[in-house]
Amino acid sequence: MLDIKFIRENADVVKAGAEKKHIKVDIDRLLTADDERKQLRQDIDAKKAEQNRRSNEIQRAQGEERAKLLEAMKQLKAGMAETEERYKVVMEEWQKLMLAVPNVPDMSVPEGETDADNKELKRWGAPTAFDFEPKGHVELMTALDMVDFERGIKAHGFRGYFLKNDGALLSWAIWNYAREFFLKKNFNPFIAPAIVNKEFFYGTGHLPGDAADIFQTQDDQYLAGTAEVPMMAYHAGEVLTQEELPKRYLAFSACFRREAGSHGKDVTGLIRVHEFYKWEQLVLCEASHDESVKFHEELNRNTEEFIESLKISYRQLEICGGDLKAAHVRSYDIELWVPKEETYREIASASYYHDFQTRRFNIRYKDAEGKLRYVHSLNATAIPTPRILVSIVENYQQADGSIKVPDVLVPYVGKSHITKP
RNA sequence: GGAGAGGUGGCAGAGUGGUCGAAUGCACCGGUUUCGAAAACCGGCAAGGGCGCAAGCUCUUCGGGAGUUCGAAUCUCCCCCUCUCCGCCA
Repeated sequence: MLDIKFIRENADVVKAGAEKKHIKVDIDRLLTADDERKQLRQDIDAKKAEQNRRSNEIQRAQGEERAKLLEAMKQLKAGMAETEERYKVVMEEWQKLMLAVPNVPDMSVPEGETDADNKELKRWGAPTAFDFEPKGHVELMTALDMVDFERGIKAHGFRGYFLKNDGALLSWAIWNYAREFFLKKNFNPFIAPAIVNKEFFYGTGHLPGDAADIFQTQDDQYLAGTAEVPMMAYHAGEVLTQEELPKRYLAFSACFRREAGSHGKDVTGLIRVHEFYKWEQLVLCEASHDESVKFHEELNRNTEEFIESLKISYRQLEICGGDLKAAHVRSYDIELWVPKEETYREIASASYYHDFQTRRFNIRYKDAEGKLRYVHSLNATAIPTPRILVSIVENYQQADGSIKVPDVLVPYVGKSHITKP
């Protein structure tokens, strides 16, 4: 949510931003609705003031005078009802339009329409070289009895999976290693709920846009596809002190995604599943663009360092306008090398929002002057499982079909190679 | 699932139809005192919107929504949430 005042004063900037994101929103219509809203509000306020004034008179009046005042009041109120009805209608449209206005992308965000236009900022390491034909993770992991897709589909349905044996152990090893690695970066650890009240999905910007991609319960709660949702809800409606900022949270949660609209994509394997787990980095900081930028770089760098420690080649992408989510100011993706597909696949994403989210969540702090301001929010993937397993097993596969355990994970897995049981 | 209690400012907590946006305490800010600090004392202190250069005026908000009333934190109805006890349960 942008500030309506900001939209009024910077309509051109907001329009250009929406255009860059290829999002259609009628700013002119919003401004007209806002004019109308203000006019009606003033009208109602004036009448209300009159009503309040007369009400006080009635209190003191006696007998005939009182009866006269009551009669006059009836007429005043009749005149108000119509205006209030109209105000309601206008407000409804106003709110709908306000929710549709995307955040303004940073100047540095490149133009582009789809993810194909994302700009590569850097590449680390080289794709793993094999002196044999590398296998895909489905084949590898199935052969090593680390995963069971058939029974996963039997139990869960499409995109179902069981991680088992070394597949389960490897997942736990990654979680434990990630926990230790990221907590050295000065975060407060959290385990966050995945079932979250519907209203908070509007706050993160997942609703109303992505409704089809979210599982929901019969109690009007939704299953979060990322801990970003519960973690933002954590401080919703609160007033923080400047001293307690920045808040640095490392949250672990189950994540649920319906993947509606991607039915044809990645139909097998662990790349795209309905249910997964993720360590997520979150920051709430004071309302300063420089702070946001600083933390954005830092959170992204944390993930890069983690992946570098696993010694798997990655590349960093700058998300282009057309691929940038409505709520984002700027976003980086990190993609990991997947040998079987001979390409880099997304593993993590780091974004900042300025006060776009916190305005909706109503998370504020008192600044040095005692003024209430909306905090800035950021979030970034630390590491998701099981998707990360894809790159680990494929990059570390050996000619004999076994998998070498990355050095940093050996203490957590308890062995250096995963072989046939 | 059953029964009961309750949701009020940053926090705690009074207020049950009329200058109540709301007593009081804590926290916070300013001042007096002090070498400085603490304590004490004095004063200030809800948020959001509109009009205005400003001073100021004004509207809204006491969990959410609807209603009764000239007037609602206060009465009625619906919903949500929290707590306690009982039941069930990993």
